Amino acid sequence: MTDETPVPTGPEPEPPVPGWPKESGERFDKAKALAALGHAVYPTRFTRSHGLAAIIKDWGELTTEELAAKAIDVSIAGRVLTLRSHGKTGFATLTDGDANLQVYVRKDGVGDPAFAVWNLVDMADFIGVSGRLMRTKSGELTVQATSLAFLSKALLPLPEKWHGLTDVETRYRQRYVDMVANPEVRKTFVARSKMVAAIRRFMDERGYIEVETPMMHPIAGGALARPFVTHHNALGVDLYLRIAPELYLKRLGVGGLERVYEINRNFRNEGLSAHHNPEFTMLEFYTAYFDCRDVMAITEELIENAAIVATGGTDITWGDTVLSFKTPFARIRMSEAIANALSKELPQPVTVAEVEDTAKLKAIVTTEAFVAACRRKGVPAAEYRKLSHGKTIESLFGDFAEEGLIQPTYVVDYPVEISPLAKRRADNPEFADRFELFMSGMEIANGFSELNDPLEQRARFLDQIESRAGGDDEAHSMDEDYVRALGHGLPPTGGCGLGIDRLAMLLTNSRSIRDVILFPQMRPEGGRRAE
RNA sequence: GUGCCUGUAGCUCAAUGGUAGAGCAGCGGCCUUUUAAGCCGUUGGUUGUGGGUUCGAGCCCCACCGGGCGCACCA
Repeated sequence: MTDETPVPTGPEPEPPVPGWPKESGERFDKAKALAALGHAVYPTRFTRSHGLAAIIKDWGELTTEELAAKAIDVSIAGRVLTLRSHGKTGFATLTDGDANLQVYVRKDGVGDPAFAVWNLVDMADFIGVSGRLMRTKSGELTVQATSLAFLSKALLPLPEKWHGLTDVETRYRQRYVDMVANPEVRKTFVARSKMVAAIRRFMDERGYIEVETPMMHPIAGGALARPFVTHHNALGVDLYLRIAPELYLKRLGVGGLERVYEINRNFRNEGLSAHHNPEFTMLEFYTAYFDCRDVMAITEELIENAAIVATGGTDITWGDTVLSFKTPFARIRMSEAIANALSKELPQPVTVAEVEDTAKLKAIVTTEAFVAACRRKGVPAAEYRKLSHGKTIESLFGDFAEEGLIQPTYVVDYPVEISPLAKRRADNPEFADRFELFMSGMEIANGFSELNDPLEQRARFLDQIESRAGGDDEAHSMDEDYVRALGHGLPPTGGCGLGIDRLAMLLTNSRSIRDVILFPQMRPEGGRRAE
């Protein structure tokens, strides 16, 4: 400070909540001034005549003269996005989420008491305006206010209007701010909702009934994944958040529900990435008397339909490329996808027969050329020496083939070893009658002819338990009740699980799963709790 | 869990190891058709946290707390 006389100022406004920015103090003072004028700062209701989108749709094309002649009176409400004050007049742009509309307030139009309220309005506040539709000199459709209602105070300021909110951490943690500051975020979640609604409609129309099965499981089954553990006090037992609803949905098949689906959350205790959130939404559906191929047919039809509803077509923009969701999707055997991918990496072409032969495949993964290929990919080649044939195929597919499946592609014929709940192929018992659907290198769906032989299922569980004993903590546990259910007879059934979040990513051109989950998992603010 | 990057005003961003700044927002003033309103004036900082090096740290070093991307695990 210099030794000049300081400008006298009033008492500094105090933020109403410790830690809030100084501006919240200014806004709180205005709220108090509003109350002093006899207005509720948080009134209960306001009657709108129209939504903003409806006004623009019905009258947005009318000329200045037509609007004047028709004398259309409306009552609108919304959040103040921008504010331009001119002394005895002012303009504000309101938004109601669907659309924006300008309002024009004149002191001689609303009267002195209402204009005093106007002078206490900040950006981000909610107001209601009644008045007549007009067009300004510059041609913008505007409501010229005859009355003004204060509807809700925003004590905190929104991000500035030019750059909006870009800090990704704040965007995910404070999604409410993100959605106001970045309108396209709202569009993404509206599109996701349309997609899910389209899927429900699709299933309902085909005679499927929607069911809800337990989220807390005594045994975490139906997928190969690590679960979250929780505890029930009264029962005195640990429970697992479900990793998949599969085994419960198939119990319903035993009970006589021939077509069921569930759209709900699964929880897997694994790392986070652009493609993984610990809780994620899956569609699972089961159809009596369907096999794997029937399930593939209905799955691609469902996805094509969802794309049309959510985006208007089957050509989906995905970054620099266009994905075609037009059915039928490409199909490739898993061994063939591996043979193709390996042939590009190795000096000698690899055949499907070689991939499917235990000894020959083992020989390939121990060659110098293969080790070199692994090094190029950053994959530990030594791991391959320890793997069984089925696990080798699984790893080769993941390491070499998967990333190349950009257009929607069904991969079929999975090793039985990695498919403990799927039926064997009748013509080749080494392989399960199973498919997975890949798009843009991501797994989107997984389905198969359900294993319904209780004794083979029990044997498969026992194999899994052996793997678990061998250190595979994602292997399946024994579920005796599920075996008992199968013991009562499950009709031939085809099932499918489809990742809703990932499909939403593709249909909204979102690079990260966090952009299609409203509140993605983050570390708690303030850091990890002390142990 | 690991490698690289990153954290500065409410928001978006500057600042060779040498006085922490700008735009918007805010506050005061003028303004009855503006629209990134304008013009004049002006407040605002524990530079994520804690240590260290240095005459001097937003900048260099260490640890920690968050976040992003890649890898691992997985869908």
